[in-house]
Amino acid sequence: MDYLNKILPGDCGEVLKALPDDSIDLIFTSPPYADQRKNTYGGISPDSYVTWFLPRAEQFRRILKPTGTFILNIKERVVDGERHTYVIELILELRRQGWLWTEEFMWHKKNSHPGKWPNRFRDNWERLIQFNKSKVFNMYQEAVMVPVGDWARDRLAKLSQTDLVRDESRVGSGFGKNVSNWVGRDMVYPNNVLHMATECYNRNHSAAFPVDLPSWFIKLFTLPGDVVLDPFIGSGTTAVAALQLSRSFVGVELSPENIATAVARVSEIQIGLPLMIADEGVEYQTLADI
Amino acid sequence: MDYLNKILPGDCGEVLKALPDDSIDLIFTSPPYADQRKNTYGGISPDSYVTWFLPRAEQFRRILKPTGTFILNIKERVVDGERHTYVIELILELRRQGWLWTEEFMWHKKNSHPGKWPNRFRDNWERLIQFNKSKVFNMYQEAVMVPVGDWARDRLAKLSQTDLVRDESRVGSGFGKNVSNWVGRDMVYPNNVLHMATECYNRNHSAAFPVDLPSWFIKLFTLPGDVVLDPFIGSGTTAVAALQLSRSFVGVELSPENIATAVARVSEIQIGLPLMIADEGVEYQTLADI
DNA sequence: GTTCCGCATGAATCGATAG
DNA sequence: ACTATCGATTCATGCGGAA
Repeated sequence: MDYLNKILPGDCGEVLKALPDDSIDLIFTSPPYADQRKNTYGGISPDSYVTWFLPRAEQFRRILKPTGTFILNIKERVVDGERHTYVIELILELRRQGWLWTEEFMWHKKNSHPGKWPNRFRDNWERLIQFNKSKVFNMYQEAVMVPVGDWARDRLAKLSQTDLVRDESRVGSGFGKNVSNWVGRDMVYPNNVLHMATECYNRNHSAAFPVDLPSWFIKLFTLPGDVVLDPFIGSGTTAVAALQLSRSFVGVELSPENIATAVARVSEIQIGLPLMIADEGVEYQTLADI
Repeated sequence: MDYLNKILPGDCGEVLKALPDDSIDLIFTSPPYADQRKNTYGGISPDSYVTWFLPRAEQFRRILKPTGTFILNIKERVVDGERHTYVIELILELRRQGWLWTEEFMWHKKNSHPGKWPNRFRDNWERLIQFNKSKVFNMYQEAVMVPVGDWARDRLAKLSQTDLVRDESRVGSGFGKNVSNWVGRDMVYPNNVLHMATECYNRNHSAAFPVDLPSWFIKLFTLPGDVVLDPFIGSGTTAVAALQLSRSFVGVELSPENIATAVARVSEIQIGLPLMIADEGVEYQTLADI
């Protein structure tokens, strides 16, 4: 169990070979999108993305518990005026690899990149694709229930003032009708659309996704003490989420800069616990190496 | 032009053969999702959905203008615990047919049907997939601008020194800003996430979308006087949207019940204009038949 | 303490221009 | 012709210092 709560340096396709079968409860990751993080991972071209991803996914599948879940945060980029097909091809290939495509959650990003183009609007959503090894998997729906009191307020707040103005006409009718269904209940279940802003503020680190994103899935698919893996952990957001929720994490990261950032962030939480980074530049072939 | 502003009875795969090439400005449709409208279209099984759809899409492509757009509202159903792959396979096949997959908008349904399952939450979103014949197509972005968010009122009240000039990003993202550009602006461009409630009233049509949905795309991709086609027009929502916006429509529908509903709805708007329904049960082979 | 408000930042994309 | 680089465009958030 020495790989727990560590950031393992290296490429997850190799590093994860050292982990035992059926040992991970949840894989949550946001891999480098094609050609998007060029300095790291050598900038995978959209056309070779699926080929690049598949052997790594094979390791994911080996080490995930049969009751575990794999959440993939990804979005296709525009290539030559079209949405590239690497994401949907990846879904098909992962199914061929044996994964079940259980669900696709939607992350509505309230603050996307600005920009204006003649043929498209700004992209305000990303995919959170759920894969499983078997049809029966752990899911703790109560853990992400929303107080009904908060629900209406939260829902209105999450959509932001602008969104409400933008479809004023609809808010009254449809919304009010639905609310009556929930009278007398304290908590309601959420749905498959998540409204969260990206983190882009003044800090020394910049995370691609907010900590609330992995937190939500960690609560939904794991219990305290379970193990969460992020094979492309970047600045460590998934590790922060796991520790805050009393889960263990395993992180893998290639870029030394990202490793440094991740360790720094994790250390703020894990004061007094053993050092969480393995040595840099080491190739891990067996558990004993870690 | 006798096919304008009519509901043409029959299967669009056949009916549309009577329409001339390059004659439609926008195709907006919500086809029967696999097995979802069993009484109509004989309930297409998920596995044969792509095969069923492709010859119809070939007609769509023939009659769409080179500058036109095809918006497909669809969502994969759950089959045997998994999201079925017919939608993503359809995207790949349509590209093979020559379509460009320009964009995927997301419809966030604010009041989806209640329900609870052990392995998934309620489905609150659908795809609105944009296809084009060529990279250059008509898009009238100003027609769908929305009020600027509240942030601007406070933000732009008092400009700092850096706000008055172009401020280059420090991190080399290539992204700079000139905040003073925004002074006096009260409308901004929207993004690719649409927040709209589903229709709640009791219509026979099972896949009911709000009239705001086609309206948004009609405003975005057509001008007054242009022609909007819905090859699976159902209860006529797309026709209502087109007429309200002074566009012409062409509707095709197989179910007599739906045709009756659509004609009734359209008639409420089109008082005093020629009857909009062609005879039922007639096979249309040429324009003269219509 | 709480609220206010300035401000840097972000998985972007297109078209023109240069090699 | 085909690829690489560069400038232009633009929205919403939450930190952090000030009031």
